[in-house]
Amino acid sequence: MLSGEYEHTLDEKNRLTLPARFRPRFAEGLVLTRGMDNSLSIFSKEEFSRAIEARLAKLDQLSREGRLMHRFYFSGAVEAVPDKQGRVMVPQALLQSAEIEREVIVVGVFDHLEVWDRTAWRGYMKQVEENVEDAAERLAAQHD
Amino acid sequence: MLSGEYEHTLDEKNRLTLPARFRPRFAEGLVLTRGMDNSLSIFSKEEFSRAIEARLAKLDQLSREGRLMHRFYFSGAVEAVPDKQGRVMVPQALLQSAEIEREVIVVGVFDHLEVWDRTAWRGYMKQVEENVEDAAERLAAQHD
DNA sequence: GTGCTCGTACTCACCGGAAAGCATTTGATC
DNA sequence: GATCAAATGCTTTCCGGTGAGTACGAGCAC
Repeated sequence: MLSGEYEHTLDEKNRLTLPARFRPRFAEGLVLTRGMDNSLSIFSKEEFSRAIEARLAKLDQLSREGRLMHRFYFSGAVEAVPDKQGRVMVPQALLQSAEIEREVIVVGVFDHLEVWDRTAWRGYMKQVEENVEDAAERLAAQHD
Repeated sequence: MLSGEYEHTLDEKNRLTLPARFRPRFAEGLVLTRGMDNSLSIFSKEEFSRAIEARLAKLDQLSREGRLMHRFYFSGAVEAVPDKQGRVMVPQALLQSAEIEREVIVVGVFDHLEVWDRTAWRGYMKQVEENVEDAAERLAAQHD
């Protein structure tokens, strides 16, 4: 299970140092993709297949939205292997699409990591905290 | 079953000493998470899987609310093993989101512990005492 | 009331990881 | 082949996390 929040900074070569606790998990390689809500996502190869490829496979590429989702995820996907110091290069295009500056937050979200611009993350979490109790209430009401 | 109220203080490195009677239960490891109503929760790994992961698994991460709940719980979740003196590190981000200062109350709540800012807890308990009879009345009316 | 024991809180010292700067290698272009 | 740019690797410094030891206080027994 991936979890936690870690402040990191990109170096001037746009390299991201993975938090030390996550390195074993991604030592063999990882997939870096665009994510939702102006974030980037990091999956292991297996998790990417499971969480993204399998999910997208259910979407018909003949549909407008199916094509959209396929292009969104695959055009931005980069396979990479962290170097000996646990760093990965983040392509400029991904940084731009997530509006990420130098200061980022790396977040563990169960099956993947997310990379956020630090101020964007703070703003998002603020919203989340305002809404989470209502969301939880709705979940409780479903009781299935 | 976990119960009781214990006054504790965080040291200057933001470590929380678990009340001695709870240490055996969490000696193998625990999960510290954001909780509701400005509190923090402490689960054993198994209870966390049962209480949190299982519920979240039902939410599709393609939905806005699904992502929100995943990020809320996992970004705030830390797996930790108490040290020999029964202490665990509490990340700054969690303290901020629960608005906790140095002085806390550790509360046993059936299957987990909660950590509250001491004054916030006192205020909340006051409200609880005023409302518990009405809440009980409404629950009794549902009888399903 | 006195002394003992357990538990909490504090202090200090050490270790490891992050980040920045620098060095080296590789690859591309002319 | 030479020059430049980009990528990769190494090293040092600093800070935060971690551990151990100690002092203080409350509770209990004698």
